[in-house]
Amino acid sequence: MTKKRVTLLDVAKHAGVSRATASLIVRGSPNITEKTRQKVLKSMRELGYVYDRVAANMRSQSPSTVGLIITDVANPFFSELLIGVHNALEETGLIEFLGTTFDSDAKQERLISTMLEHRVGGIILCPVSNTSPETIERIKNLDIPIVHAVRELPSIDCDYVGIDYTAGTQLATKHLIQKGHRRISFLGGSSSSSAWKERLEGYSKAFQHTGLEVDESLIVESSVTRQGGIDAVRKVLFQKNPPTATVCFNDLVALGVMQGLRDANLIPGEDMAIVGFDNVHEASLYNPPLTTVSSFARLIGSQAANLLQQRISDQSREQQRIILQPELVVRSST
Amino acid sequence: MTKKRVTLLDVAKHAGVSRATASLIVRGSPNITEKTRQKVLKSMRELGYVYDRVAANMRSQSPSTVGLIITDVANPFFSELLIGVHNALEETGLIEFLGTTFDSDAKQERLISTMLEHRVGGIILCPVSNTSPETIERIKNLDIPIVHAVRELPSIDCDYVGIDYTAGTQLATKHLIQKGHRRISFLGGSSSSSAWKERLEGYSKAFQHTGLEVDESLIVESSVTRQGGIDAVRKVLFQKNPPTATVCFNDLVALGVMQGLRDANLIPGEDMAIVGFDNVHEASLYNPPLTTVSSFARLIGSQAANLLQQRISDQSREQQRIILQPELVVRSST
DNA sequence: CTGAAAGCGCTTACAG
DNA sequence: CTGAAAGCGCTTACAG
Repeated sequence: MTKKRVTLLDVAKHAGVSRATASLIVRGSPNITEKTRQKVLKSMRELGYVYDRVAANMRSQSPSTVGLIITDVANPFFSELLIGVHNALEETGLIEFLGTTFDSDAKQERLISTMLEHRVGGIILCPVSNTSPETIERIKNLDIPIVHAVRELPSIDCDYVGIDYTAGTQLATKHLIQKGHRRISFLGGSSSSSAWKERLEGYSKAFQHTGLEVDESLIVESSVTRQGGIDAVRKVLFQKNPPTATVCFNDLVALGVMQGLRDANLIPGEDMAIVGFDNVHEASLYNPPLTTVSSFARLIGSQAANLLQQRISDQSREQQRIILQPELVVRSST
Repeated sequence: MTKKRVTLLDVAKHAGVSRATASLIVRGSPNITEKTRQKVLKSMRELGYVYDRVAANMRSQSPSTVGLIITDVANPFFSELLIGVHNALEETGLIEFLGTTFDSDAKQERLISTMLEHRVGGIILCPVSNTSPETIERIKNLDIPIVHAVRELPSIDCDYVGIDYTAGTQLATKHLIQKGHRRISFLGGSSSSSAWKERLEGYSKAFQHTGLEVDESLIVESSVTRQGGIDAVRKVLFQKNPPTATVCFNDLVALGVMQGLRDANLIPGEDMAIVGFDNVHEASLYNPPLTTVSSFARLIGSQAANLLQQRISDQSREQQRIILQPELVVRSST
C-alpha cells in the first residue's frame, strides 16, 4: 500500500509553475528568480518530493552510479581503498555499487555483468589474480570506462592506479640487509598475480645490488590472509637453515607470521625480523609494532575515482597510469 | 565516442521477432518456443546486448537495488554482515549500495537521502548510536521498507534483526565469575547506544545473580576501535584496586585491551582474563586466542536481507523481530 | 519563465 | 507469437 510517488509535475502544479521550471530548479539552474525557486522548494518540502535521479540520468544518458570491484572487504587495505573511492565520489553525486570477488574469476564475471545491467557509468576494478582470457576479452569489448587499481592486467590497456611494488619490497629488503640479515624469506601471496611478481622483483633486486643470492626455498606462497601467514612461516621455520628475517606480501600476512612464530615459541621482532606491506591503519598497534611499506590505500582509491570520473566525461582522453611511490615505515618489528 | 546502446528493439529486429517477444525472453517467460528463444539469444550475443535493468525496473515499478548502511567497513563484524547481505541478495537479482556512517548522524542523513534519490527498494540500516530525532522522524515518514539491524532505535517500529546482547554479556560475565574473578571491568562502547545498554544490563545481571556488586569505576566507555581498547584498559589498570578480568564491548576493543596490557608489560590472559564479543573470524588467531561471544554477523546480514525482501514484496505483513541467541566460545584468554 | 512534444529503454495490456 | 499504444519520471529542445 505504498503511496504514489510524488513527481516533478505534482510539485510544479502545487507551486503553480511549469514542469520545465521545476526541472530547472532541481538541477540548480542559475537563471531562475530566487522567488520562484523558494516557492517551488517549499512545495517540494510540503509534498515530500524525492528527486528521482534514476529517471533523470536515464533520460539525460549520464550515469549516476559506478561499480567498485575489490578482492576482499575484510582486508583493511581494501576497506581503506573503499573509503578513498567513496570520499572522492561523494562530491560528484555518483554512488558506488560494491562487489567482492574473493579472488574468484567466476564471481568477478558475475559482478561485472550485474553492474553493466545496472547501467554503471564505469567500473573501478581490482582484478582477480588469475583473471581468465575470456574475461579480459570481455572487458576489452566493454564500451564503458574502466580503471584498474592495485593489480594490472598485462594484456589490457587502460587507466591504472597502483603503487610501485618493486620499489616497495626493494626498500623493505634493503632495510633488512642493512640490519645485517642475510637469510631473508619472502612470504605470502600468489605467484600468478602481477602484484606478487613485482614484489618478488624488488626483493631479488635488493639481493643483486648487494651481490647476495636469493635462496628459492625461502620463497613461500600462501593465501593473502592471516592464516596464510601462519602457514607460510611454518614452512620456512623448520628448514635446516631457517631465515632470520622475512619480507611479507602484506601486513595481514605479517600478522599471521607473528602468530606463527609465537605458536613456535619464538618472539617476533627478536627471533625473526619482519617487514609488512600496506601500512594498514592497525600496523602500529601490532605487537611488536610492524615495520612496513606504506601503500597509500586511501589515496589509490581516491585517485582511481578521479581517473574514472575524468574518463567518463572524456572517453577519448589519453590513458593515464598513476604509480605511487611507497615509503618505508620503520617500527620495532625489525 | 561510445557506441550507441543496443536495445531490445534492435535485438528483436535482428532476430526477426517482435519487441514483445524479445521482452518475454529476457524475463525468462516459459511460453516461448525453444526455437525462437535460441534465435533471439543468438542475436543478443551477436549484437552484444546488455539488459537494462534500470529501465525495466523503472517501468515495472519494481526495485532493483537496496541500500545497506553500516557504521564502519573496517570493522570485521560489519564486513561479515556485508557478506551475509550480499549472499542472500545475490540470488534475487537485487544489488546493494553500501554506505558507511562512521557513526555520524550527518553522514547517515546524507546516505539515506542519496539512496532514496537512487530509488532503492528498501534500506537495511545499522543506525548510528545517537541518531537525531529529526532523522528518526524522517525515517518514520519514509514509505519505503526499512529493516534495522544490530542496533534498534527505541522510538521506531520496524523489522529488526539483532542478537540478544544482554544474554551475551551475561554469559561472558558469568563465565568470568565462575573462573573465580570478582573485579571484572566492562570496557568500550558508547553508553548512548542501545547495544551498549543491553550489554551492560547483561553484565549487571550476572553480578546480581551471584550477589556481587558492580563497581562503577570499572565501567569505561571508549570508541569502538582497537585504539579505544588501549585507552580504556589504561583507565582501569592504574586504579588502586585494578580488575583481574574484563568483558569487552567487542573483539576489536578486546584486541586493543590486549595491546594496552602488553604496553604495560602485562600478559593478556594471565595477568588479566579477557572476553570479547562478536567472534570475529580472527579471534581464534589473536594472541592469546580470544574467549568471546559469537554474534553471528553473517547470519544477521542474511536474515536482514531476507526480512527486507519479504517486506518489499508485502508492505502490510506483520512486523518481525529476529533476536539471535549468542553463544560463548571459550579459548585461552580466560 | 510557459507549454506541448518527443524520447531514454524498457513493460504492460490489449486485440489479433 | 505480433503490433501498436501508453507509460515509468525525468530531460531536451523548441517556439512563444
